[in-house]
Amino acid sequence: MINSRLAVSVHILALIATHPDQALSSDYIAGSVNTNPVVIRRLIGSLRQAGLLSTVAGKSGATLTKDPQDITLLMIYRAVEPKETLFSMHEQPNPACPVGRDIQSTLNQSFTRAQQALEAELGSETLADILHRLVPAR
Amino acid sequence: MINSRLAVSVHILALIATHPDQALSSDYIAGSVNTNPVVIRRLIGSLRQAGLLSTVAGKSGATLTKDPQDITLLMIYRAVEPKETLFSMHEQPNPACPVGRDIQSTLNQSFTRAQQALEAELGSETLADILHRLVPAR
DNA sequence: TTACATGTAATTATTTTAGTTACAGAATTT
DNA sequence: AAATTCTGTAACTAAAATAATTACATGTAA
Repeated sequence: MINSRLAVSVHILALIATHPDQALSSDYIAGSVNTNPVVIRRLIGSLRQAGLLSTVAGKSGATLTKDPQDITLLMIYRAVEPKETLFSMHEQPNPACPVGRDIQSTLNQSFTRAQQALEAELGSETLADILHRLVPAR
Repeated sequence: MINSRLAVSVHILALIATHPDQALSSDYIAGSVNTNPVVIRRLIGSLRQAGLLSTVAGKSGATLTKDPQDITLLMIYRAVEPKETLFSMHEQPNPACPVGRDIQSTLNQSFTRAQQALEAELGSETLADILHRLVPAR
């Protein structure tokens, strides 16, 4: 199961996008997400590093640096997910066994394709789509 | 990151498929995978429950109950992955916040689509495909 | 300067995953 | 039939990943 960082990050970005004129503090956001403010600050740090938003140290509030329709779920996912590969594999299968010798490269092809399918889907949806579904009256 | 149970399970099934006339013990398979035999027996238990292979208690060896071209990676994945949803979400977002109130159902739609894309890809590849790539001379 | 924020390191707690021990019971061997 | 070897499974331990928390240096602003 994939961690909840994408979910929380979308939540954060949706809050920022729907409150363009308010400076939301990490405490406030944490209250909506229902977690610790530090968790929020860390994710915001990753989102900033990825160029999705900007902040001023010591000052509450964050600003999106792109239009919601230009921020895909894939960008968000990549911003907060350090691992490149989606599927784990067992380490050091027995090289003396014909199956063990080649299983990793073989699986790697399948896993890469599956991951690409997932990422293509995430890449086709934007924060704007989320906002539209979140707030129908818009 | 997704656990390595699919990887190990494909390894197990590939071993069984490539040794149709040999009764492979969990000890032998564990030697090729490089893990503990109990890990293998547990996965084989799940694969049996899913109807992908059959075994006889106390007797070494397992037999595939379907042709490799009729066993998809999705079947294997579902056999050994108890969780239905791929992405986790944060629990109990604040219902007093308009974003918190609707974020789960909104994300659920996106996550479901992404998961379906992944599963469609896993469903399009079979154990036979794996075997062909594993043992080119076949 | 006081109050309140962020950014981040360090620590702790929780959950998930994998590995191990232990053993009852089935199958096989001698 | 006794000894051996294996599976199936529960129980436990270890390791890794994830999330939560504490602590505090530093920036902002009234």
